[in-house]
Amino acid sequence: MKTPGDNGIAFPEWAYKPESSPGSRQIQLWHFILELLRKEEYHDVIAWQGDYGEFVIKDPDEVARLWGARKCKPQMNYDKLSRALRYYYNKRILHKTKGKRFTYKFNFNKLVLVNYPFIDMGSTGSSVPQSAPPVPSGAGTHFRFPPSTPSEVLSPNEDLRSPGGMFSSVARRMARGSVSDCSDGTSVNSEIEEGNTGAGEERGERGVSGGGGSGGGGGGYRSIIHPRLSHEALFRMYGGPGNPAGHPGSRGHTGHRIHPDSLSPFPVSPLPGPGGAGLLAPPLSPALSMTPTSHLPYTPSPTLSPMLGSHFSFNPEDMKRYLQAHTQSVYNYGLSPRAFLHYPNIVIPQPHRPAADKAGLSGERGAAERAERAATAGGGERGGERHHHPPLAHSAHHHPHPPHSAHPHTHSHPMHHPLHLGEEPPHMSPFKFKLQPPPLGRKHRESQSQSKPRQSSLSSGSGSMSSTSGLGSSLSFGSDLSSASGSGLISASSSTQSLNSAGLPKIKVEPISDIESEEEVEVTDISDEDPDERDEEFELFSPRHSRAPDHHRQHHQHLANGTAAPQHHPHPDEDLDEDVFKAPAPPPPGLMPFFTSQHTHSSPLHRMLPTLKSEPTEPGDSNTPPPQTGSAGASQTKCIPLKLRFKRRWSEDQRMEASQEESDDKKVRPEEERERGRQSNGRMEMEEDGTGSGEGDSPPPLAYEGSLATPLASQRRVSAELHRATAQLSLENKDC
DNA sequence: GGCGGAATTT
DNA sequence: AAATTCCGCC
Repeated sequence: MKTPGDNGIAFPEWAYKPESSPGSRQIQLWHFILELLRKEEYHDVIAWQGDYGEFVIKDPDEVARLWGARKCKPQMNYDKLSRALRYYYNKRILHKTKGKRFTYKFNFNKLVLVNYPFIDMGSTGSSVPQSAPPVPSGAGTHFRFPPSTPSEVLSPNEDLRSPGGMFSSVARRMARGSVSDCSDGTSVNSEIEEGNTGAGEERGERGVSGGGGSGGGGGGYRSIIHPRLSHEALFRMYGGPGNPAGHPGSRGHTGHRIHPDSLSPFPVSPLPGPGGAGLLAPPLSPALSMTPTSHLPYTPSPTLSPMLGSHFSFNPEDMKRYLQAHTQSVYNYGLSPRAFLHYPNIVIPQPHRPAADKAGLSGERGAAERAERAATAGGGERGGERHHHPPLAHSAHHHPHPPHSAHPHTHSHPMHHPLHLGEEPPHMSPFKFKLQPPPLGRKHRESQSQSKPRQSSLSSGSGSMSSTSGLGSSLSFGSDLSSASGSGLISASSSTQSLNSAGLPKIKVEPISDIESEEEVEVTDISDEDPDERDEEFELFSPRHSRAPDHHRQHHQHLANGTAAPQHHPHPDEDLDEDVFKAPAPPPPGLMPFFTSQHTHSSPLHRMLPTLKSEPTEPGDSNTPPPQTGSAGASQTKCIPLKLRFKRRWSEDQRMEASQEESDDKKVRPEEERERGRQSNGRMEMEEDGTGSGEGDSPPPLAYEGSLATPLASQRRVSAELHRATAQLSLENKDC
């Protein structure tokens, strides 16, 4: 058995959720897309290309046809399919890569959220992976998000036609089912058959279980990778200790099959990890970081395993790792310069972007492959040869030049610092990312076309603020939160510092990057999109503030603040807001990943967050109770009637919440409202409950925090905090 | 090509 | 809810 997971990122099944669509008919388009992406056979039709998570539909008609086959919708065409894809924009599952035809990009965050609704479970000490699921149910297969090179994945033999790979079983299963199912349809069948549709999907069949021994039929699926394997996979994914290089041996010969270009957008990891990243032969998936660096010490926790069916347990740690990996990748490849505004001394990595994507694609290989495939399939290709889109074909190789090469800096990557720590003991220095408020989404865009009821009516400010931030948007990746939390060290620091009331030191290390821009960076025209999508992809990471230059956002923010809190002095309320949006406070010396070097905060930084009390400030007193801002602040407000103060605060909170949710996309879910109502209490993190549960659109990122933070705990803390605040206020008011 | 509204289907 | 189908617009 070759490890199926070997190289790629083993994207946990969740990404795939096959179970959810047993019949295959229910499969969702994005799942289907991922499925195709991971199969080598379809690389001429659709393949990863470009930045992480970005893929190109090389043969739209074919993809549509396949999709139609799967869904038994013979009439399917690219136009329709693309409409469906466009629906994902609002859901943030996908977005369009502007300027590139047929090119879309997955939003990793979203996927994660979607699939890890329960993140909050991390709350528990998590340190211990409770989850370890034993086993396998047939359900899972491995899924790699961005697949590593196919060749790697599949055994040489198999790879051609039967994706024996991990995924295959599922895929097969699904495919089979779907295809067969279609028969029920009336004429449908005929059409499909005609198209060879079935063939397409079934192509893989032949290998069937044979492949990797997965044999075990259902049980055999790699679904459960056994722990060890999975770990390996993960390592790989994270560039773990293992040699990332992957097994050269396994693949290699299938020269023709290798698609240098499509699969590896990133040739080599830009960052030479300890492991000699450079060697990282197989490009990891674009979606996740491929950086081989050691930074992610992946502690193998069995937890990743998916449970059967829709259930799977998830360990926060794993999630953390994923995110980290992702983050890393972001840093490595896609960061927008803006991300670094906060950190002057950090060098901004140049995003690596193959200059000519479009131009470069060449189709020769594709053609060959296609032919091959056709043959295999039994060729019923309808229409003899379907038109290819020559231009789209792959290009030669991207030249990967490591982004960093350009900037050889000592303090290279921000991410690195923290990560590098030698071995990366499982507990790395904790640093937290602040979640960014959800993007406004297209709202803005729409504004142009027509007024959106919602938004327009609202104060502009509120909209922007919204986001998630709310409470706890920040998520701390600290090493194990679990441990941390246990110790009380990090505690979730939910957004509000206030939580600390408990006396926990709050750590604010937050290397924040705004990745959002990643997209922008890569995409040619940022300008128009900026507002909307920027955060989309990684809302998590981007602090809105950072972009000073970004008038747009700032403006909104500003308004928001203004609206909400007219006064500027550090007010508890503001804190919250600020907290969310403010630039990251300088991390405590020990923690700061980025700043390790010299300066901690440089002027710009300060400028941005002048009032923030957030300054974590002195380690010693880190627990500044947020509620009552220092004495100074207190003095000002001191005499405000408790009631009023309280009220104000409360309202603020609510407002925030509301705005947060609202920020989400326009039409996006009404349900949110419901939730909102539900959570009337102040600042709890939304995600903790369930928002996340589905794919809500609610800002995904939130969820993480919850998970990390331990929702309950945080709630409790909040509660405590409120009480405390109240008490405090009472005292203060005595004077009055 | 791409977008997104609207109505309809699953 | 997630498409599918249509369709006008840019």
